[in-house]
Amino acid sequence: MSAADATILLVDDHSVVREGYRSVLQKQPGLRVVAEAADGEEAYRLYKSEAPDLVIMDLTMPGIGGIEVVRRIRQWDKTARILIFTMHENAGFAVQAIRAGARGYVTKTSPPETLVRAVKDVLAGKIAISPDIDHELALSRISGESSAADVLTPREFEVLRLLLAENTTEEIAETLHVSPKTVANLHSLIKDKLGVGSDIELVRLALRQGLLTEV
Amino acid sequence: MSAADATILLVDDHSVVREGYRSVLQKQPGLRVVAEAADGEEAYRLYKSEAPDLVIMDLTMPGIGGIEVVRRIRQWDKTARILIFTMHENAGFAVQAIRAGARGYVTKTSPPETLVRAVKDVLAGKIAISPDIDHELALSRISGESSAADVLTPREFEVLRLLLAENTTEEIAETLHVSPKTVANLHSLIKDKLGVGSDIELVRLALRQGLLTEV
DNA sequence: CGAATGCCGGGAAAATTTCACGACGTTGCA
DNA sequence: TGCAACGTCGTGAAATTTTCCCGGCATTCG
Repeated sequence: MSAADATILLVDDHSVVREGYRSVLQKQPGLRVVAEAADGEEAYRLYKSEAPDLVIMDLTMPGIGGIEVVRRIRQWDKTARILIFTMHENAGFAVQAIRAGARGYVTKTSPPETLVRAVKDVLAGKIAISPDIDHELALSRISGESSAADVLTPREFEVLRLLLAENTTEEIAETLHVSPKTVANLHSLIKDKLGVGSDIELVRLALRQGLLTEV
Repeated sequence: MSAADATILLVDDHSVVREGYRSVLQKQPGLRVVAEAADGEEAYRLYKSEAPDLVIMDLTMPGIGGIEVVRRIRQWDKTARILIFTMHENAGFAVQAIRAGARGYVTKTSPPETLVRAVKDVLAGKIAISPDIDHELALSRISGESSAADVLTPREFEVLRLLLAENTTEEIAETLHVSPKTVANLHSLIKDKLGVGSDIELVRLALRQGLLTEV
């Protein structure tokens, strides 16, 4: 409990889970949990008031999602250290999180040691990724499954987003001020680029890649 | 720690989460955690060897899912008391779990008191459901969203399952030994019955209703 | 200045979705 | 028993969507 302890902000909407983090981290000397938040807004607010050395945060939360919180915090403080700790064993989420400015990504299936290791690594300035996600990323390279964010042009990506949001072709056309025909063409092109044959596969690919969070 | 303590088996694939349960439950007199499992197989095996008074279990786990574990345990021991404790704030999952034989359904967003309350209720022979799920269930009645399991005939449900499993119309036709035309007709009828206009909406409805667990 | 790429949409063929209809067997009930 | 209701399967034809090929336009880059 010395003044030199690294201060930590815990963010998770499940109180029992925060209890778990806390229990694991307490056993480590040099770490001190100074605040907890149950949603994104609160996390952002607490970051500004507490200025912790490290944020450990879940991705799926009520209100604004984890990725967005990462962005906001990093915008407020370019040096913020944020470690994502989540259930999603999903390379797509990890890529998004790191790109948004997170410094680590650890899955909840990992043993406590992995979390502790990652906390120390991030505090030491390293980027920490749990082994299962490293493996996932390797697999996704090998399997050649196209990453939507990579192979699609901005316009195509936008259409995909709107499609997944349960809009009809006509609604999307109106939103984008183009002809329904163009949307249909893009829809077809998107499926082609992503290598899926049906809309059902398209949704499932989007789920795997973390493009679809809330149902 | 008296011999009369109620014995508990914890099942969750996230070790840090188990740590959280444990921490909360330890504070309650009369409860004793006697075993922990990280997946369904292990849970079933431990239930048989330990015969705990109560199982607290997550739904999403590697290998066999929580619902299936409930079924197996209840088949082995008709009086088994199983409390589902999960992140899914989803009435569909709750209905499935209770129908499979679970005695309670509590979401992880619930405060620790709710979990403790539910544990006691289930041990007392009651059915425990957390308030948010009660509310969800009420809403689903009001909104009139059709429950796939209710409005679909067995055959239709089977086709839906196969569609969601990323089969093409032809593959399904072959599997069921009917003409592709019939599958197409059923596909159309299913969307009609469930009140969705596109396959994308169909998948999302299936997700909400817990018909699609793994991606 | 080409060449490549993204964006927009028309036209037409191909495929699918939808609707109307009939047949058959089973169930349930009066 | 009879018969009405329902689930299942399939056909055919119309309506719609998907897909493919095309051209035009703007921007970027070497």
